[in-house]
This record gives sequence, C-alpha cells and structure tokens, in this order.
Amino acid sequence: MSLDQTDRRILTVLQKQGRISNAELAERVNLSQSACHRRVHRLEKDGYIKDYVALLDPRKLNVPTTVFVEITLSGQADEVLDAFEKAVSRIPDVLECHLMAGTADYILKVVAENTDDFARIHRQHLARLPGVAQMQSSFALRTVFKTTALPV
Amino acid sequence: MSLDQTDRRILTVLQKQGRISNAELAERVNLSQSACHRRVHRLEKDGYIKDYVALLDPRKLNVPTTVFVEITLSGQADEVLDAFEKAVSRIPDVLECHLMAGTADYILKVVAENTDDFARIHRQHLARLPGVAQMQSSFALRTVFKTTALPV
DNA sequence: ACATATAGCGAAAGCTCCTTGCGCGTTTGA
DNA sequence: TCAAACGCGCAAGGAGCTTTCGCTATATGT
Repeated sequence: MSLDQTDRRILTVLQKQGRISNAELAERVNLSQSACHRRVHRLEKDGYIKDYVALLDPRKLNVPTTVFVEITLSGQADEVLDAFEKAVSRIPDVLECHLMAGTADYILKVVAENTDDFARIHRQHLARLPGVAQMQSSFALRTVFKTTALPV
Repeated sequence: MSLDQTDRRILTVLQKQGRISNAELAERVNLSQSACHRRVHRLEKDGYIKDYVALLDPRKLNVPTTVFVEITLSGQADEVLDAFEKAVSRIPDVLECHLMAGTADYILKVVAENTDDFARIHRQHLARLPGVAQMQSSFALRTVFKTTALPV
C-alpha cells in the first residue's frame, strides 16, 4: 500500500497546517470533501499520520537554549542500555534520544532556560544517569531553523 | 504577561493533542468554553503557540534514518555564515540546523531513507555547501524517543 | 468480455462547535 | 473605600463542518 501524488499533497499540507478543516484541505488538493475525508482517514488509520500537535515557541516558554549531549556508556550490555534509556526518557528537558553508531553511544537533545539552568539539569538528572562513562555537552548559540516536516 | 497554571495546562494538552476541540479542552482544564477559548486565542495571538501540525511517521515515509552532521566552516565572516545558512535551508532532507559553540560550527539533523540515500544527499547537497572546511557525519542506529513537547 | 474492487463526486442531514454578549464576582490600585 | 479592570460562567445563535449514502467511472484481473 503506497502513496500517490494526492496523498503526498495532503501530507504536505497537514505537516504545515495540522488544524485545517477537511473542507479547506479538500479544496487545496482538488478533491471532493468525501474523497479527501476518506484519504485522511486512511492515512491516520495506516499510521502515516501519527499525531496532531501544537508547536510552542521555545523563547516564549523560557527554554531558548538547545544543548546536544554526547554520551558514552561504560558497557554495551542490554541491561545497561535499557536502564539508561529508561532513566533518560523520564527527564522532561530531554526532547530526543538517539542510539548512535561511532564514537558516542547516545546523543541527547536537551532544552534549557540558559547555561545555569543546564547546569541544574546536568546535576539533577544527567549526572545521575546509570552506566555513563563519559559525557560531552555542546551548546547551540542559535537555532538557524527547525522543522517537523519530513520530505514527502 | 505571563502564564498561570491554567495556561500551562492548556499548553500541555495542546502539545499532545493539537486537534482537540475547544469544548473538550475546556472540560480537560476545568474551564467554561468561553473562558478556554479566550485563553487559547490569547496564547496564539501572543505567540506562545506557533503552529498546529501533523506529525508523520518517518518509517512509513521511508526516512527512518537520522544522521547528525557536524560542520566546520573555513571562516567566521558573516557573509560566509549567511551563504552557508541560506544554502542549507534549501535542503529538504535537513530538518534542523544549529549554530554551535565549541569545536564544530554547525550541527545539522538530516533524515534519509538509508545509508545509500544519505550518500546521495551528501553528494548532491551537503558536499556543495559553500564555505565548508570539514564535515563529520554520525548515524543514529535507533531513535530511542523523540518529542516536540517542551517542558512547561 | 465481464465481474469486482477502487475511488471519485454530489448532496444532505444532523450535529457539534465556535463565537459573542451579558452579568457577576474578585482583584488591583488609586 | 471605591472604581476600574479582569476573568469567569452561562446561554444561545448560527455557521460550518463532518460523515454518510447512492451513483458513476475507471482500473484490475480472471
């Protein structure tokens, strides 16, 4: 089951305007309301669309600072990884966690109010993560751009 | 102008369910529809809520691979940075671009179908970026978790 | 060629939801 | 202490939307 051009247009629009009405979406992709509705429904049911969310402004919410944290664990045993992942997933300031190939084992994307606040997060959460051998934090000076829209 | 507890509850809900109706949201945060509506409107107008979007499944869309690319430029002059940022912002496979403190100048988050596809992106786009002195790509083996929800 | 499945359009019913206005209580600040 | 500002709940109108149904056309495959 794959996507035709119309499906892709629908996804392209929804990736930018998740709250658009079916009526307007139909118009935008040149379909009748009913046909458009069926397609969107299918895209949701089949898992192409995972969620509809509101994106907030990090500055307004006082977390303008992004920090990438590279972490090396002390071992590669499954229990070590599991424990680490479980613990890290409970930290609300960590937005992403990726298991990496190469030097570092994990990369985290963390948001903070400022460097002091990151120090708090570090002390309070990161420093307490289990199985960590090494940790290196890199601060972003400025986010040039950021999108949730995948290429479709 | 700041946020009280109710505003935060509203934002918390909308960060997870961006398409919830005002009626249901009002119920969830224990407000009348009118009061809730007024608050959401204000949060949008004041820029706390930037956008409503649909989040798609990277696997379903055939971009299951995330790559972090660290880039060092050949110089720090404004024109070099501007030219680089302008060029990189036109690559649809690049979802994020951060100007960094420390060793590397920039970190990009790139999505690809697989390593071969990343090779194409590299050859076709990344290798052609202006002012690049050095580039190091790190592949994610697995995304442990990922959220767009800021801590509020 | 024919049956089946797929996907489209149009229309309409019904309903939910947005939006607004008003009066009330509480807080703010002069 | 009193007036103004702010925020809430209630109620209701009316718009706009979702969702379904029947019919048609095109593609699939036997």
